[in-house]
Amino acid sequence: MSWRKDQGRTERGYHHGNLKEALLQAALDLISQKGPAGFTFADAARMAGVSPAAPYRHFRDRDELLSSIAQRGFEQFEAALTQAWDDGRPDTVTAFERVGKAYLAFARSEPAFYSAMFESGIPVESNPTLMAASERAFALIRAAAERLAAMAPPGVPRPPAMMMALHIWSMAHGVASLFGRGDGARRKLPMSPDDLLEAQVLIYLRGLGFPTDRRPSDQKPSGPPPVPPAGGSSGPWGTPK
Amino acid sequence: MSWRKDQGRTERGYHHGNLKEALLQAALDLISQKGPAGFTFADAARMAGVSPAAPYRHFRDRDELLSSIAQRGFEQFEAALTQAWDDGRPDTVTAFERVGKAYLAFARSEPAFYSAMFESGIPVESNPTLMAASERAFALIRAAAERLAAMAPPGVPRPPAMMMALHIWSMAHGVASLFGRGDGARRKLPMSPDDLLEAQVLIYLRGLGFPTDRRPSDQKPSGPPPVPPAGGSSGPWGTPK
DNA sequence: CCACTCATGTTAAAGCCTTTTACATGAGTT
DNA sequence: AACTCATGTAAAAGGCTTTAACATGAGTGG
Repeated sequence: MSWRKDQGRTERGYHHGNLKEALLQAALDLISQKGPAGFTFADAARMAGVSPAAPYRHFRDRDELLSSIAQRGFEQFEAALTQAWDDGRPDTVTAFERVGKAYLAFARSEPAFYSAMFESGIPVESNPTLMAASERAFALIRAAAERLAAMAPPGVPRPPAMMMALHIWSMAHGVASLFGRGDGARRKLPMSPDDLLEAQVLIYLRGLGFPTDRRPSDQKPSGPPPVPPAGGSSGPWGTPK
Repeated sequence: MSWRKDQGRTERGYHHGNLKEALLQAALDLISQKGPAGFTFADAARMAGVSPAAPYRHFRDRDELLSSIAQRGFEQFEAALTQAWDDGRPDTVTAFERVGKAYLAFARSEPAFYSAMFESGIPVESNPTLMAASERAFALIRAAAERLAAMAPPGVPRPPAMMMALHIWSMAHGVASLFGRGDGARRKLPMSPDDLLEAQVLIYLRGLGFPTDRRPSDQKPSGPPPVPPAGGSSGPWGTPK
């Protein structure tokens, strides 16, 4: 194990040595199990093997711990989106859809972070650091939207890039909130959240004048078609009669 | 006041007479003030003027009260959407956008209901009645999507109506969750949530082949243009250079 | 009209959580 | 070696949840 101050010391004296980290980790575990409301300060302390009062040496109160988790969540979130975006390689639309998938993947694989970030009820404005982390995450989406806007076909009316970014964020967040959680606590779907979001973004992009078929310089490696056919079978969903 | 069993009796004996209702109302008030996590059973009891144990005569536990509120929320939600839809009058697209506005209006004007319905962490499957109410609300959206799908221009590929309904729901829920709350606990926006959603739906519909300009038989009474211009000024958002 | 019953309240108590206060420990510094 | 200060602990106050035993009184049948 490497979670002690001096690696290799399994003994634990009066001082924990890494309590702050241990508490954050414990809280993450608890939140992913029982939701942000179900997690208690005392539980986290117990899990870390310290007294119920010990956490107060590292966090003003329960909310501050939650806030810290949300902040870290936004940081990891930003990292995940940035990696997915990969500066728009190999092409803007491909990268863009990868970001959408990364958004859902984050919500699914890190439900604790996601809950803390969006559903814990802590106001983002309360903590400037938290707010900044959140801003950076959104900035990535916004930058991607900017690139998308720049390459949008001329002649088709479109909103400001900022609004496009908010649209994309809303779609991803809507799908993630309603259907995209690891826990079964949400609604069942006749399709995967990924397919749902991809189809939605595709339609949205088409509404902005992007070509309806797949990217021309497409090197998409594999995978099933993004959307199950409706009834007919021309185009991604089939053409209605 | 009319919240007693026999109207006009301000005296209150041993029995409250309408405790269940009083508790639900108190919980609503508390949730709208402090969020679903901040509300306590004891507070509601105090607000209703009864002992902390009294609520247990009407609700198995705190979660069941929350669940009841969510259920009522879905019922009122469905009523609001149904009224907005007005069976597709005067035309499908107009009615459809009215539903979107009604969705946001509900989230804004009834944050307590909305929180209980979507953010309280109670699993919808836990209560069949709750689930049914939720299904009915979604059925309205689904029916509207069905009508929309039926009148979509032929030749343009589109997903099944079910998927369209889920798209619409995701958009509305995403905007409402991220930006559309009465409390200031959310992010600030350079535009109104209503405008944001309307523009988004418009682009989505255009992606499905619906005409880009306003409805032909339009009798929209008044109001500002749905979306602030980008830079140019042809069409709703202006055309990029 | 009177007893009976049962839904609906109350009181009391156990158990848990949060948060504060006073005290203990021991790692790093001088 | 003594000091100091960050980081733990113990204890206690106060609140919430939930249960159990008891109280009240509205409705009901004789």
